[in-house]
Amino acid sequence: MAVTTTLLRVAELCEGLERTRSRTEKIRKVAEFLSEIGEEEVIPVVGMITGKIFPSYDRKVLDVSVGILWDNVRALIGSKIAALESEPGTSEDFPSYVRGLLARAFPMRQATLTESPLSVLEVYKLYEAIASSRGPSSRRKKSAILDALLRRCTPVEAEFVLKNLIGEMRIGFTEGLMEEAVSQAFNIDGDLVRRAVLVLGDVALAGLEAKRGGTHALLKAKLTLFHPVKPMLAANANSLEEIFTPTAGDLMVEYKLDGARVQIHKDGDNVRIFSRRLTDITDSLPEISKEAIDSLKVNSAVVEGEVIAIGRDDKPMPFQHLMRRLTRVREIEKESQKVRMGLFLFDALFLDGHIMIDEPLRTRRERLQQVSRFPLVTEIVTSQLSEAKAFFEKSVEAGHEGVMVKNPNSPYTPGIRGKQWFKVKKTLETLDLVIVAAEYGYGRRTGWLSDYHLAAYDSESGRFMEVGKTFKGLTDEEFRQVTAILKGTATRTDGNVVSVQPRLVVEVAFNEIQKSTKYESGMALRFARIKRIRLDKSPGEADTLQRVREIYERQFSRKSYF
DNA sequence: CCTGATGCGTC
DNA sequence: GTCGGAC
DNA sequence: GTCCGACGACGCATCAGG
Repeated sequence: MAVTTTLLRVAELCEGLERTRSRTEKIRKVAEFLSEIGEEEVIPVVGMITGKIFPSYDRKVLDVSVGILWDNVRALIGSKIAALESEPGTSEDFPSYVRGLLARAFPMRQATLTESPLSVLEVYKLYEAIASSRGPSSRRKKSAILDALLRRCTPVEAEFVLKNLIGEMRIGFTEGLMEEAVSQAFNIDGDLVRRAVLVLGDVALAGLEAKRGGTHALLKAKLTLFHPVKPMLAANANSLEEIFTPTAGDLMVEYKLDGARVQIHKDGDNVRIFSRRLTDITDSLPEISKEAIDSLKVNSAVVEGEVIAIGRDDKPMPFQHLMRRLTRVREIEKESQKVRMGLFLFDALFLDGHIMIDEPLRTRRERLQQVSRFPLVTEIVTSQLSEAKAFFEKSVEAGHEGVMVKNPNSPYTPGIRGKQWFKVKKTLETLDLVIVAAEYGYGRRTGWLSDYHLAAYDSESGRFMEVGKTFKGLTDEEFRQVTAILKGTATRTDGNVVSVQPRLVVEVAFNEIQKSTKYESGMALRFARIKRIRLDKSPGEADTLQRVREIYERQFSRKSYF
């Protein structure tokens, strides 16, 4: 029996989820919903709830975001509302703001009065049409589709559609809980669902298989060549001490390279390379795909590794240089002369017809060593903290990020009892920087100045020069405190950006200093986060731009310029 | 043909 | 990627 | 312990518009 689910029902479900705090309760609601809808509605509904419209194996992208959407809304409402003059700004996020606008612009339009209610499938087809529209004047086409869609929406539906399109549902329900919901909806063991998601590459597809064939179908889900699998993830550790406990036994410690994770599938002369989020980047890395034909000495393989940029002096190059190659599709030959890519493997998921993911890491690694002419990531196996520490130092000396620590007995899947892989990154000195501007936050940060422009005093120009922004590191209480302080020293407001007098000093941690064209200072902090507020320090006591530059230059004692 | 704005995907 | 908060 | 949503910098591709 065919089921037709309306868009409104999903939108209302999601509103319910937003109001529900208990995860268990959220999962129950979604599970019930999934069991009621039609098979062909599973992928659309899962996508709409999680805010990831197209599954990862699907190469479609919407190429639409707030910029274009706002143009559409403006055209839709036109001159009906004076409030339109003020763009969505400081207090509300875009979708809910639009909902309010629509409700005021078209007070007569109610859910019950629409001609024919929008169905999930119908709307999903429009999303697909938006994605498949490309080339000259494609933006106009996308806008036309959007316009037609929004005109048929009630305010509630419009808000939901906009959330879908910008991919930020903010209802506290993404992939993790969706796996639970699939498990509950179709009465399938949770571990089996998680495993199927890993192998199938997406929770929506796992949900569809589950609805179609239950446990039986998911048991059949197997790693298949050229279907990328979700990579195993690592937990953060602050120190090696945390991991090397007296009972831990032998652990595998690897260099952690600052590159991009790749999964390489090979069958004879056919090679495809997938990124961490499972997009196909084969075309950007032709030298690696060619080399893999011979350097993987098996007919068929799925292996994982890290690609990094390597300088002429064989030292690793800063991450920025790798990025020049990663998504490039034009002038690859030319760029490959400038940036040499190095592939270092660390795992094997499939070799010569054999699925390896249930084998212990130790075995996978041994087999990988046997079949690969590509170098493997440098590694030791030890139970001794002191040895691990020395190895960590060696890694950092060689210009790398730190180490990965892995349980050599672990299969390739997130373990039931906690994580099997850890990353330990080197820690850098911190900088005391001055906040010179701030931006209002969204969602749970609404009403707070929560994103801070960080600057260092430049003695040459006599000005504070920005070297990055951060929104990380403060507790809710501290956000309130800092918001109050900054409001007190505000000098002017420009859109969402509030300039303040350069008074408040914060201690900032970061992982690297990058060369920047965006900032006049020419430098930007990577992964900046606030360690603490330094009310005890005056701006005069903060670090200078000259010191920032010193640290930037020092990075190249271990890394390569060219 | 060039430039700037926008969106995406890597970390 | 990193962080704090909520479960 | 786990999940989620706050948002960072960068470089590339693509499109709009001159």
